[in-house]
Amino acid sequence: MNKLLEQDYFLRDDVVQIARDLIGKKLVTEFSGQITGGYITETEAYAGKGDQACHAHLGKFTKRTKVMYEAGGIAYVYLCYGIHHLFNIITNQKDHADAVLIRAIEPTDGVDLMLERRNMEKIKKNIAAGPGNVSKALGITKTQNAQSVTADELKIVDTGKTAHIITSTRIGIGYAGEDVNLPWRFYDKDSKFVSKR
DNA sequence: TCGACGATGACCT
DNA sequence: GGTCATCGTCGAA
Repeated sequence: MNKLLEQDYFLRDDVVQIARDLIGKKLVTEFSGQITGGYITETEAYAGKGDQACHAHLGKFTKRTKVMYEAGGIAYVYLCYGIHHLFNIITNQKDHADAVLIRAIEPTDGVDLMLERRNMEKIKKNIAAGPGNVSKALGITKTQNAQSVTADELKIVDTGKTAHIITSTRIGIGYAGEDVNLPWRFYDKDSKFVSKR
């Protein structure tokens, strides 16, 4: 089974459920015919206006966050620490500003190109572990911000693969008050290609 | 305009 | 465990 996820999949209203369900799906990028991709092994859910960890908390609307308020099924890419591009998928209907952060993948397609992008000799478990590394390995930059994740350069594919999913708290959101404790991080227990901590 | 800082990662001891 | 690179964004002035 090899099924391209359509926009309907991302328009559903439970971002936590979507984040969990994306574990084991395949994320694929294609630039100038060059394909790279792999199984999603780690995600986090960010639940719009009510979530203190979310950039759209309390409806915050800026030049950067405006893309979050679009209807689900598009990418939200932003620069963190001036160095790392973090890749999110917007979910839910327009104006909800929910998002799923992709934190790690297990490479399957275009491994040589990913090695080149990461300046690595051979494949290691951290080749695409951690959100900054995912974007670097897949060649994702701010150019992909607001772009569809159901066509052209960005696609998510359901291959029928199942995963043993572990739930934990989100990473790097110390500013989020009590919401740091929400169990909104998911990862595949059986994969080595996840970020640590 | 200006200054502070971040949903990180690599390299150091 | 600690340091630091590096710059766009945002809120204050």
